[in-house]
Amino acid sequence: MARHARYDRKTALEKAVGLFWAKGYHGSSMKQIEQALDMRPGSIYATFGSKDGLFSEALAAYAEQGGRELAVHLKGFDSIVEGLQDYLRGIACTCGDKGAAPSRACMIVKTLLESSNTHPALADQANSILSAIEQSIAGLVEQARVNGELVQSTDSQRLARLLQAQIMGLRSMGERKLDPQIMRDLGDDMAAILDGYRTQH
Amino acid sequence: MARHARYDRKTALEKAVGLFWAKGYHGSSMKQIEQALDMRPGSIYATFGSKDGLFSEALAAYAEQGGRELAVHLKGFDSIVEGLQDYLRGIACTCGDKGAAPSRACMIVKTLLESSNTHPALADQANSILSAIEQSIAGLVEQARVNGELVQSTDSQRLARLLQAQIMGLRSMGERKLDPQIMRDLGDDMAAILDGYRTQH
DNA sequence: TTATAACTTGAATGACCACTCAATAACAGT
DNA sequence: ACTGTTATTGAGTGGTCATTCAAGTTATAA
Repeated sequence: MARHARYDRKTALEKAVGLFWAKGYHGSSMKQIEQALDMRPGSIYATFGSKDGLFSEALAAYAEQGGRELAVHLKGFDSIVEGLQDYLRGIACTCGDKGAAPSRACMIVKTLLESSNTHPALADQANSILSAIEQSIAGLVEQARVNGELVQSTDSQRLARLLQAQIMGLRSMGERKLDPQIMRDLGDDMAAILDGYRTQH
Repeated sequence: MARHARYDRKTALEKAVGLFWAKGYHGSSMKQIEQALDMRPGSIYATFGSKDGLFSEALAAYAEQGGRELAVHLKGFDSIVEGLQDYLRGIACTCGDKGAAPSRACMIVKTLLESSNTHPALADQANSILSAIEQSIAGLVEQARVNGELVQSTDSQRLARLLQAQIMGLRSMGERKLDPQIMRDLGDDMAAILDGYRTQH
């Protein structure tokens, strides 16, 4: 009946994530978006509706990818706590690594800080995603508690928020481009915080 | 010889801090700046040179103010460690409070995340300020170690970075606008991290 | 009072912003 | 080959961006 779409939505979104993650919403112009996606304005607007729409979809794609990575990471560990500790150390390594990701800081946090007083809709979306992540970490922590890895009196939600704050802080520190060894030490220190909540010392 | 300046530089900078802290560099237009400072473009450019120049001075003013607040806060404590712990709890309360500051997150971190891939000069400035803060915290931690508040083997620089990351994470979490009690708990949990480095348990 | 220097004003500037749409191109079904 | 449908193109839209500067205003010095 008609012509094929030359562009794959998923591929285009990945490229959009790359640009938005690096430069943020206000820092990415349509000109740059056109170049990054190799699409002309008409196609972009036909596919994603608006710059807002594209950013929103990109942020959702980023969050989904991040969630998948955490899940995959934890698959490799018998102990949930050790998995989380290694996750923190892994972030510290990634943040120490040069020129890998578009940015070392978390795109969700960057979006939250950028948009909280300029773009409520984006801030709401970032907040929702952060709540979902908090919940999923809380689920893991609760499971670890039930498993006996953590002291019985542990408040899972509360520990989850402490961990989420660690990740935010760690990745924001990453943006400072400190020496990789320093980032590794920081990751270790954050992982060690969890030891204080474990049953066996 | 000539006319007085109608505008006080310091006052204007305070107003600029209010706007830039809330909306960031890209999110603040010259129109909004004119309104916030109650100055016309000519006066702004005569006084601060450019939007960049104004932002840079505002960021420096913000950092100086923040440094002063930390120093004043610690004056009220005999124990440096307890002073730092209370500082964390205080941030948590401020972040839980409604409609106080222009933003709950730290302007320096906001600037770093916003500008690291769009405005290298601003990113450099933010990095310098963060290094200076790290150093000043390290000095406090070292003093606490020498005082015998912290275990002798404590790496002051390293603990300083862990604390800085806590502040970053805490204030970023503040931007989520969670329940004040939740923020207080988070502040307590972060303060408790320091207990692990203390001499007396 | 007058001359002069310092400061303020705001309309004007060209560049760039997100976005639109008529024209064109590429397919599928007949 | 022809037709109908859908995708792509890119010059063009009005608006906003940071910035400039000639003209106007206000103070001080002579």
